[in-house]
Amino acid sequence: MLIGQYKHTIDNKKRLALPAKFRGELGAKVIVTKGVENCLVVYTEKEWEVMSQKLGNLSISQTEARSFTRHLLASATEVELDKLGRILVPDYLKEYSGLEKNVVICGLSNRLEIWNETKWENYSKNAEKGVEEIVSKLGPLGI
Amino acid sequence: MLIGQYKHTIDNKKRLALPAKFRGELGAKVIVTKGVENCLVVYTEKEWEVMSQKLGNLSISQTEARSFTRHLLASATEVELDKLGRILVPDYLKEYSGLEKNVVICGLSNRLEIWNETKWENYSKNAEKGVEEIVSKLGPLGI
DNA sequence: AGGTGTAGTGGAGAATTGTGGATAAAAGTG
DNA sequence: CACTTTTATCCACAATTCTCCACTACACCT
Repeated sequence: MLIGQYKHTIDNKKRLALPAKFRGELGAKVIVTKGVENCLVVYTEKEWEVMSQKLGNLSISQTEARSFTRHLLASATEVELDKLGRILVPDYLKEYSGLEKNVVICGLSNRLEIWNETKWENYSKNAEKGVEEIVSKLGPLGI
Repeated sequence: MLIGQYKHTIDNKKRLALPAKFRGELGAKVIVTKGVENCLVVYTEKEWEVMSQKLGNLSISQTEARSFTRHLLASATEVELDKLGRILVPDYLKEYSGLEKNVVICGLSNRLEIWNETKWENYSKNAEKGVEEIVSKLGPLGI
């Protein structure tokens, strides 16, 4: 189960260490692509299969679906983890997501997300407000 | 059945001993995440399964649902109990809940809650006042 | 009351993780 | 073809984390 959040840094060679806790599940090779809200998404090879299957099933006649698929597929890249569990973040992904030295890596059960640290802080601060609201409607975590 | 409240301390290595009474039910691994009113919540693996299942059913295409699941999953963390039944509280959770040295652990039947001691005192003091009111509302429900 | 056992707290050494740098290979350029 | 620049692999350090063990206090039992 990929959950939790970790603060890591991208060094000046664009290398980013993935949290050690996740490495077992991730395997030696992962797929990195653009996500929503300007973050990056990391899938295991297996999860990527599932995702791309689903994308393939979207009706390509719909312009929206098409642009979404293009967004994900065209910007996806396979990256190998080096011996120390680091990945290399390509320039175009780094640029897209505005990643600087400090990033946050979030486990989201079937995937990881990589955020610029300050962006994540802003986002989660806002999200927190909404969550309290939703939770209070759903009942204290009984959902 | 997880009931009762206990005062424990977090040492300077962020370790927190869970009450011995609960250990049998909790197992060797638990999930800790953010709760309402700035407390932390501890689930057994089993209870967490149920939770995350429900979360998985939410559509990720909707912004609200997305931010909700992201918030809950990213804030959660799997932690193993050490040989003495202690868990490690990650920085971001410690910060969120304002936990200092002294904390209160409450059993809430299917989950635990962890509170900053003084926050708990204030909260339960206020809650006490409201109890009479609530009870009178529950009366007609046969409770 | 005294002894025994369990629970909670604290600390020290060992192992792992994250980060940075150095060296070797590859690719692009004049 | 030589040279520069980029990319990849390898190694080393430092800091954090983990594991194990010791101590104290309270509670229970005889």
